[in-house]
Amino acid sequence: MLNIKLPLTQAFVVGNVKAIQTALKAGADAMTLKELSGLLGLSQTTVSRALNGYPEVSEATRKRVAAAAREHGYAPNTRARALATGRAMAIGHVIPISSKHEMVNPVFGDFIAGAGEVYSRNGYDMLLSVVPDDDEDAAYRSFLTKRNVDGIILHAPTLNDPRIPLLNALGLPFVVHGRSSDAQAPYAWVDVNNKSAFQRATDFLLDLGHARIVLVNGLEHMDFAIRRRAGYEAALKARAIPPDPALMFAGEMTEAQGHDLTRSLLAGPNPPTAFLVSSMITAMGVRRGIEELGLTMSRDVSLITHDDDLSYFRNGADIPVYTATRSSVRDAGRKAAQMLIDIMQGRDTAHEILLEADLTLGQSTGPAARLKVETG
Amino acid sequence: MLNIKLPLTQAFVVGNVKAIQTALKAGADAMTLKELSGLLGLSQTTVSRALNGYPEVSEATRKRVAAAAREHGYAPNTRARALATGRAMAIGHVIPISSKHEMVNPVFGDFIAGAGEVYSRNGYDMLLSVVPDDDEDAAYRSFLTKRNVDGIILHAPTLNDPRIPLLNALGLPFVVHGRSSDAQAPYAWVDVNNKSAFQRATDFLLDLGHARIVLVNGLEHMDFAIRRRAGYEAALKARAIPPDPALMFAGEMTEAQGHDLTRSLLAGPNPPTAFLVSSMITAMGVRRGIEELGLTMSRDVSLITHDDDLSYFRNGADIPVYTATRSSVRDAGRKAAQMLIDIMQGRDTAHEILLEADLTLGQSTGPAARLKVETG
DNA sequence: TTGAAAGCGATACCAC
DNA sequence: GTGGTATCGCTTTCAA
Repeated sequence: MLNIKLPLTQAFVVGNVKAIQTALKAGADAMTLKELSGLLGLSQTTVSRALNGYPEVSEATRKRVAAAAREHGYAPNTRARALATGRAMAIGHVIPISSKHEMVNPVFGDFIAGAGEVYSRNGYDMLLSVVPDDDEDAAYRSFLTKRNVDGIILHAPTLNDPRIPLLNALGLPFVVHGRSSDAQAPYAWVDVNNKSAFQRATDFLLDLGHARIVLVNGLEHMDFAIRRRAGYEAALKARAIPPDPALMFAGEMTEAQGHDLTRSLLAGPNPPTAFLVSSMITAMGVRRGIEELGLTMSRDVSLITHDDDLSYFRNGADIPVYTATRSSVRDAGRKAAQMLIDIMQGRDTAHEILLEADLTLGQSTGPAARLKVETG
Repeated sequence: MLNIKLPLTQAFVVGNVKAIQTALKAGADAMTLKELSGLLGLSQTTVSRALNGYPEVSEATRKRVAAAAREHGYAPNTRARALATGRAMAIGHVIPISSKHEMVNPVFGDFIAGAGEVYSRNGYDMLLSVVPDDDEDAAYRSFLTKRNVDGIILHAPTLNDPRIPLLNALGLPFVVHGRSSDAQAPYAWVDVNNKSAFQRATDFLLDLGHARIVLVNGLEHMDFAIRRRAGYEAALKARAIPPDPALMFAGEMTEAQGHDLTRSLLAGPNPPTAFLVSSMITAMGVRRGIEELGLTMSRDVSLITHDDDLSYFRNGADIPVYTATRSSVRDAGRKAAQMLIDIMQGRDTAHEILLEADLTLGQSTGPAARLKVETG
């Protein structure tokens, strides 16, 4: 059990770590272009050109240079290169975190993973700024003035998000993860189809015979929340069911809120039989509320969650879980990153990508039984 | 409901966005030191010194310079500064993601959030590399040779992690998030006390009368998994209960694994009455398995989860949830970041921080009832 | 207290 | 095909 393989070291040795180590132990810093060219008896110009694949270098020299670079573990200094080229070869992400509850939306991890994949394939670094949502301007200002990124991915857009005209005016290329309704100017975005996802989910619950379906949504200045509510309402309207304000909630997406809401709704008169929840975290609270009342998930109450194209809930044998899978968030990250790179490099590409959620529908035990809940 | 405030724009205006916009619209790039000094009729040297708080600048000049900088939205170019000083003012995080299951451990978000907080307070940028775990060497190599970070936070250490001697040899300052048992040389780390957390959790379940407690652990080349198992075993040993290998599992921490394991264990002979789970994600699968069998959480089966100092499960009225809270992950991030900065800046600080998990014990309904499960 | 000038490590223009 | 050199924007000696 403790017989661990050490692939990392091996990989390094296969690479050029020994050379780097030797150099560092010799007290020297990492090798510079000047040193390398000195060693080769060539000019910096030629070495640089050889390494960067310029055509006017003879094949012989190129080979010689490449070999020497590998041997000595040479890699160009990013800072110097950035200064010389004017491109930072880095992309900034601003991750807003709520200052009200200490929590980071777990989907960011997946989105970032997808984006990171594309970045590293294209030689870009990823610069992260995690900032309290009441201090977000500082992060943008910093990116703008310090000029250490070539582009930005904008997360968690609100309705008519003020950052969009701002970034437009500043001329910093950006792609929005999500959309911003009522925006005045065009902008590039990658989004999942929140409306259709919630419409389908609501339809699904209605098909199962649910009549009183709770919508537990995010705060409605967030764009996604608006769209999700629209989907929910559209499904009801299609069956001529008037939306009941008593069943629609918008708030911070915390576990506690989901829990408290669920307990109070299930304990009240005319309890709902299903919950449609915007956030995985909130859904966990809903689930806990259901459990605490001694009810059985999917027999007594149904729960559907959808978290920005994410869920940890998988489709079970008889659990009506309906949700998108996490892999599609990662895909959104990849798509957004590629779009931004294309824009920055002046390629002509689609500036709008609407992803349908990668949905999974479970089999259900059927309509929820009428609940009888003892309060307390 | 649609009456949205626009604090961001305002904040920007309060800052110096207008100046930046004006400058950019004029076709100019962001202001440089040279331009600013030209405007002021001062040398670059003086302006630089004034801005960087050198003592030999007269108070009058300093004020004048500061005002002009603010007015014109000047901020030093990070790349140039990095090149000149030799410090990148950036810290790298390598986030390994499993190539087997498409999933990012959600705790990273919180750790990153805590670290990011400290970085921005200290003027550091955060550079993220999300890399498949079978290709991690590339990320380190890149950091090392490109020299675009001054230090590294090492995540997810294994037993006797080969990256530790490597980074030591390379002389790049680093702090490990977690520990690496059997490491040959000292290293700086911030870790939660996984052993005591799992020992306490097991104790708690034993106190409730549980005899057959399943341990659902992560892969045991990960250091944390070893320590968690040690805690579990220590609690059993203290009551002279021999650990039952049939109840101990180590594997990829996926939802599906938790689910499948739970279903097969609960359907088998002599089913367990409690689960102690190393990962929130896996715990969700366990929960689903329990639900699918029509069992009621905490009455029929108890579940305790602990995910690297994190849980979304909160302490409920009668649910035996025992776990650390998410805020402590964030705190670990803060502590690790501060430690690294201190090390990089040559301050003398503790190089080892062991955090006790911020645990919450719930009230329980008591010992789990003996289960009768219909297979299928 | 201020300024001139030499780097930092690359790229890229212009000769040869 | 190859090399010299200005340049990117800043910090930092060294002089004044």
